[in-house]
Amino acid sequence: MSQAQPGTPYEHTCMIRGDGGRTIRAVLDRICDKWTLLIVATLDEQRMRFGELHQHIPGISQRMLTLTLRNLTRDGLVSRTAFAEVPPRVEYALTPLGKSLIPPALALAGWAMENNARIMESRAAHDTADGRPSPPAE
Amino acid sequence: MSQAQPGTPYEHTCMIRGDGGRTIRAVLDRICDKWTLLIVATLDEQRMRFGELHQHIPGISQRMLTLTLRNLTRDGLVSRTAFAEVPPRVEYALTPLGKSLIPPALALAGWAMENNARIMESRAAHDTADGRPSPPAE
DNA sequence: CAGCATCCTGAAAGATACTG
DNA sequence: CAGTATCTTTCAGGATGCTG
Repeated sequence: MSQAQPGTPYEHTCMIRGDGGRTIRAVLDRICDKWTLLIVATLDEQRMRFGELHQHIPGISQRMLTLTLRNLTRDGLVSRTAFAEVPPRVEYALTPLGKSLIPPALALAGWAMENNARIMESRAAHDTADGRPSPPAE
Repeated sequence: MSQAQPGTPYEHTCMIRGDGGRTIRAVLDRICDKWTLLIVATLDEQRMRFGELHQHIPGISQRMLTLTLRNLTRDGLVSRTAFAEVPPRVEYALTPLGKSLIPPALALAGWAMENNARIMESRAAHDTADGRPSPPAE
């Protein structure tokens, strides 16, 4: 997708709107569930086995850990290595593809850190601005 | 959050895992719904009124446009200007805060463009790898 | 024109219990 | 240890019709 003229201020925004948003939605669908990014970030620090992940990620259920890992593996972001031992041992690690997701994810996280306060302010102001308490739409 | 030692390879990843993922989830919750990023990207190109947005964003319903815009406005990412005319006219535009979301969003979109093919490959390989057809987990 | 009010559905995800 | 198997709740989001 390089149909944007250089010099156009929005040469990049089209990357988002591009095909009606299908591409950006593809990523979002992949990383926006409740646990994926957390798992990826955790595995970025070191390869881990199932139980370790379960401990390192507070609040996740076995079920969701299983499901998310399976999808991540399927998409090639995470590698799964099962050792033929007893008791069983399975190790998960980020693949290069998985690691490549870290920088953009950090960009987002950085934005979150910097601007969350502002957003909460705006929200509070908007809500308390006399009138009714208008909690999140929908 | 600058509790990471410089030199640590993961000084940044902690930004994601940081507080148990609460911060990153805050952004995700904000931008990961089906329409937010699309609207933001569209408004980045030019301020628009309700109807225009509705046309520019294929597939969105009035309801979702209204709701998403309301949340965006509430969070201070989008400004809403109603003109006291008849027929009514309302214009939406990105605030500076809203504009600041564009770069990180682009980082993600870029990643999507670059790696989507690889992911689909991996997925296809994983699925057709003899055995059963294992569509997305869950 | 720019919305609001309702009804309805599928998919995400939590809780809980069981197994190779 | 590393998962499966069910059951249940929640709720984002679609469809449709009405209004200031």
